[in-house]
Amino acid sequence: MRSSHKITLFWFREDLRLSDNPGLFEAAKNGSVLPIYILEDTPSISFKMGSASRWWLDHSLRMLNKSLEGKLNVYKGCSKEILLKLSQENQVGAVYWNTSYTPWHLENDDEIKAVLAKKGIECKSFNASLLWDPSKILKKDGSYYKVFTPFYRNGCLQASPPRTPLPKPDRLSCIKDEYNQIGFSDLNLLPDKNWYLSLESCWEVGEKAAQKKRDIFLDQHLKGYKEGRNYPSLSHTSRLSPHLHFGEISPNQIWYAVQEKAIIHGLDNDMDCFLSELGWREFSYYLLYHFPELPRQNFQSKFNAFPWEDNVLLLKAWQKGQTGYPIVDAGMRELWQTGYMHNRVRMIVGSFLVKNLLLNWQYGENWFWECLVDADLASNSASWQWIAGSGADAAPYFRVFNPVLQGEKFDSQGEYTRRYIPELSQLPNQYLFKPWEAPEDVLKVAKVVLGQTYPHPIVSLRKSRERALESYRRLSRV
DNA sequence: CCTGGAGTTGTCCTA
DNA sequence: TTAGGACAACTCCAG
Repeated sequence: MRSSHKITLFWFREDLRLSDNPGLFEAAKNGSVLPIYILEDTPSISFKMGSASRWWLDHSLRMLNKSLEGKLNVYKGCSKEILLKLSQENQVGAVYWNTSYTPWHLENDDEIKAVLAKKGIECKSFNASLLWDPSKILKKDGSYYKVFTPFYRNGCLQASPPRTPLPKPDRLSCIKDEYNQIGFSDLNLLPDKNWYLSLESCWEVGEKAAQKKRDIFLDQHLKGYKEGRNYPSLSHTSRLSPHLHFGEISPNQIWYAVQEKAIIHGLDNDMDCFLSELGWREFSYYLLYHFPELPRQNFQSKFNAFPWEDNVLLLKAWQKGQTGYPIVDAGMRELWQTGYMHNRVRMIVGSFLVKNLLLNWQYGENWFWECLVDADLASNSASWQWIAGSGADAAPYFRVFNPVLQGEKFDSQGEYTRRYIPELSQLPNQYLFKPWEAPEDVLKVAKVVLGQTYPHPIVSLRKSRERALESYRRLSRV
């Protein structure tokens, strides 16, 4: 029998939800639960969270606290020390949490387990964030997959299916720690400047909002997803990524809901396409798990010799959305204003930074890390390496996105571009993606003065493309 | 060990 | 106007 006077400490991490939360579910079975969150701001233990993510976290913790009827306890500092201290002061018999599959968290978890075990405290960790455990999906020879399609088809889909979602714990009696916990505002998650106010109007944060968003997506936007997801002016993408990152919803809660919907409505193609995007999320975590240096080291080491440019002015122009290429600038401004960027546009701005500006993908990775509400170490680094060509199963080097063609193809009516580049809103579609080609009188009528109201292109597409191809060619000859 | 097919998202040129 | 091949060659993966 479990000892009834001992309490179970549940440590929330990237799993800020009550439903389908395996660790919390088990903790609740034991009796009283001390629910806690620890903000570890020390750069040594992890990448310090970017500003947009911190804004999201602030809101997410407050929402979680509401669901817990005000019983969430928050702390700041070293998780090992805090867990130890709390355990000793509170008659804690067990500590449960859900695993965060990032390298230093995994390492840190092992240390914590060892320290707590010495004190006679039971530790248990659960998988709440991935459909498949990265350590379990391997090739027949025991090594890990490096190509997405076989990983997904032969690895994941052939393995036993993901856990079906759990309900909320039906009885959850939580304890408030009156001595050590600090207030939510003491976490200092919000910056001094008010730039984040524009995020407030874009997002609803928290578990309920995540489920609502999933259901609306399934009802209204899954049909046509496969094709529609390419068009940034449409709402055919789910925008669930920040909710997934913070664990306000689990991939399992999406995986099974999508299938249920698609089977009823015969949306096989849209379903497969959407599920494979969850597969890409798995693949990113998988790569990070097996190659922990992914955020900082080229997956393909031959890229260590790549002749990157080092031009701060070009980088700044890209960050501010002042490159003179409207679809690129629209994307970068969407990022700044909303903490998000449509996937198609992420590829376009990524290709532009890495190939046309010839700037190291890590500049892009860092900027996205700072600005995205869905910033995720695994997805972010895997995706940047993919677009740069240095990653696993990466884009071939000769694939250079042309921002003019991409704009014309995927935002043909200019709805998206005009939304974020109001100074070009009067320009007709024909010239919207190449204002430098517009005749004088057209520019005049549209009230566009290149170099004043909107920049000239900062690089020549043709020349920069040639230069990139040459550098990549040289690399592949080595 | 060998073999052959395959590999998220594109662009450009040519016929 | 449009469709098809070139862009390069490598590594991965399964049989």
